Amino acid sequence: MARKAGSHSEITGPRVQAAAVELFARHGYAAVSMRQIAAQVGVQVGALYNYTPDKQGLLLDIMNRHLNELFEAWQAEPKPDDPIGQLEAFSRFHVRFHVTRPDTMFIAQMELRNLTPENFEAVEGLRRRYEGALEAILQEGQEGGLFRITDVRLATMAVLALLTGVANWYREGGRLPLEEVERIHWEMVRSAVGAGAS
Amino acid sequence: MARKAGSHSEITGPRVQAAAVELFARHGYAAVSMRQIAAQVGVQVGALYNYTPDKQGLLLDIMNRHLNELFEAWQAEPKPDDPIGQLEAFSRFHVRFHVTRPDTMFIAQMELRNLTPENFEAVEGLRRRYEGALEAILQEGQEGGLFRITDVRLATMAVLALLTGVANWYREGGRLPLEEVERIHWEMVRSAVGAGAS
DNA sequence: TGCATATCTGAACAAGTGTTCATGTGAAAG
DNA sequence: CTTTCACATGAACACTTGTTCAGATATGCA
Repeated sequence: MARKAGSHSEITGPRVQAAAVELFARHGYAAVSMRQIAAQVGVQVGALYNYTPDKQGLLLDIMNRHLNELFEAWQAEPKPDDPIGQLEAFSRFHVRFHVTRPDTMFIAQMELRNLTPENFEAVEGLRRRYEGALEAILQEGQEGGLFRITDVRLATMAVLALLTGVANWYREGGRLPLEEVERIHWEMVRSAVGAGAS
Repeated sequence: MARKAGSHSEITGPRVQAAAVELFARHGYAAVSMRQIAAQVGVQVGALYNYTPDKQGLLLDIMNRHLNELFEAWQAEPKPDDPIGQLEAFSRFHVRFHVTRPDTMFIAQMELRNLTPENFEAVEGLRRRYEGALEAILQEGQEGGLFRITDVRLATMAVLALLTGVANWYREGGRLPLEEVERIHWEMVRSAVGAGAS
């Protein structure tokens, strides 16, 4: 097929996405206008509609991409066989992933309620699939007597909350290096689920 | 002074606040219009301005009230002398408070970026004061050799994230009674900071 | 060179935004 | 009963919203 005539879309398309991510993350979906996005790209409003059917489409794309990348990156992650090792891998991965993508992570966390019901359903499914990966680790470790967890479901939510919280304050080049932040979070998670030192 | 002539404000005022809380929590500050709030109260838009100088004032009031009530309720809470007991008191208090006020808690967490800079400064100050209360407990327990914390600042954020997360899924009349939810969270916090069983 | 067409502009649309204010209304005070 | 004024109405203000589209532009191909 090759490139079509007069095509800029492979340049402008990503820039539209990037502008949407930055502005949605900073001001929130509802507070950002299509005109602001267009201005950030350096284009008129109408041009945006070559790259998205509507404003909602921008948000849906961002969320879908974020959650798919999250899940696929986790699947690609090298994982030990034992639940403790897996939990360490998960903890470190989750911290690292979110710290390096604060914008899309923020959007995925905050803008769920701005999705239309059917879009919400789809995105929520992706989120739960990832959550399920953690829950399975905790479940297996609990059954194998490696963890001391009172309630696996609740522990899943708590661990996720603890790990996700890091994105709210971590800044690159801050007081602590990423490796240290990873390690400390893993230590806290390990303690919280009652796993002995590795 | 007594009540003034033709006064409904002591009825309508709180209803405006309540409507704002409910709608902001459900749809987000930026997505809610003054007309929606007025409709929920059963009044015309203009009437709202008898109770707030502007839309921003509604948000500021909600946040100020939430954070002041949070801090004052914590101060009024009975607290043991030892850091471990204090951390348990804090954990249980924080869970209980947020689970019983999911709406204002949600707003206080999500809508910080919709405050004007000077309002943000004020509200952020209140938030930090509360955060400081937890940090002081962790610091004291760490210095007394009761906790095993690698980094007090990071641990403060992590504990707060873990405990605040509960409001995102807990529903009254759900699978677990509140007392159980409190207890499990306290156990996880205790483990995470390396405090022995009480 | 000129054709085809992907991409962008610029203007327009109807609807919705926060806020203001002259006017109306009804309950309490005298 | 009359006066007073807190409170509410309803319309208007200037502006912004998401979206559409006819027409201009500019790029790659023949």
